[in-house]
Amino acid sequence: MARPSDTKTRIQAVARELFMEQGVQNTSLKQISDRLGITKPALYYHFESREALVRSILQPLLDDLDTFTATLAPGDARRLLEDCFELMWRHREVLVMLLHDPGTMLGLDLVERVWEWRKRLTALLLGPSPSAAARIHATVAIGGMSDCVVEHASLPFEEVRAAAVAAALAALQS
Amino acid sequence: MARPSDTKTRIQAVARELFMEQGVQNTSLKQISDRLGITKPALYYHFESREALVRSILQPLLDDLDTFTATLAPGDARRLLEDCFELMWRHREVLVMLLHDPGTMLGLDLVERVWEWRKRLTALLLGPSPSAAARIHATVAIGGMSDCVVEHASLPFEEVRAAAVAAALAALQS
DNA sequence: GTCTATATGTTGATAGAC
DNA sequence: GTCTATCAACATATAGAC
Repeated sequence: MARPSDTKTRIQAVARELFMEQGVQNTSLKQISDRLGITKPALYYHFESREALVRSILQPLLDDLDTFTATLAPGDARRLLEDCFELMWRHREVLVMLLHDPGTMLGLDLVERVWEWRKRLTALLLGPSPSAAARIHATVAIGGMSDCVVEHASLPFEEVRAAAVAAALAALQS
Repeated sequence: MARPSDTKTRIQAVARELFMEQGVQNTSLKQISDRLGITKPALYYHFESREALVRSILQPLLDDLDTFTATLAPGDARRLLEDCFELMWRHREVLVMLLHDPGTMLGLDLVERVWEWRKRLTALLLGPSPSAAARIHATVAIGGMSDCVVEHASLPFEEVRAAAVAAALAALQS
């Protein structure tokens, strides 16, 4: 009652682990229940379906992405890239999952939302009708930062953000 | 005889298509045989197993990666990044597949080879004991270029290379 | 080279006892 | 809340006819 957690939360924790290790599509409910020491039907008591379990893990990113896209406002490039980095850092575990198999994004409307997010971010960074070269620079900047979030996840947040944003800014303005 | 191609090559072509569309793990032999208008057992006449088919498609990248790693030599950063970009561009179809589900890399020694490749490239770019910031800059540079290869695959090679290498170089030296 | 038919295992999901 | 037992649908793979 006071604690909505217990088995349900532990299921999500173990699912996150396995999804990060081997991808979402590649993880079966049996693997999850085995690692937890329970059986498959017990999972179905807590989640209506496999998709519901996956969705419950992805939901925080979906919500955050919507909020971010809605409140995106013009500003200098450094500030935009910093905000972008912070969003990705917050959800770096889920981003590892999704980066590792985007097949999961189909069926959810995640593809559209991510595309909308990057479209608006790029527009604010580059202006209305950017050249092909400018769009490529933006890809290096944003794509490079997202790699940092995954590759240097064990370093302190401040340190990674400072260096990643500086490099992204340089790429953008080259 | 003169033509080692025919069904075997067509199988590989269709498999590449489907692997790129929906990922490797997520594609069944039935889907491949259906799209080709043959039956599943016919596939087994040409390939010993599902894994043999997958491996035959990944092999060119594996070989190229080994050659590249072995012949890596010191040079200026621009030249190293250009060579790196060209390797990724050559294999961009396979890279899309692998980026989309790295689960495929397990079992093959692809993970080790890619890691070795990036390690040696980073060492040549940054020197023997780079700072954390420098390694983050290199991640933005290399990771950003690999995103370009996937995201701007429909633009002309020269155009993408010029802009991507320029941005990567700026990120590296920021 | 390609087929039909089948063996064998795994998946997501459900029924019903405790 | 968790179990045993089971389902239908799908996977990879093989045997053997043509």
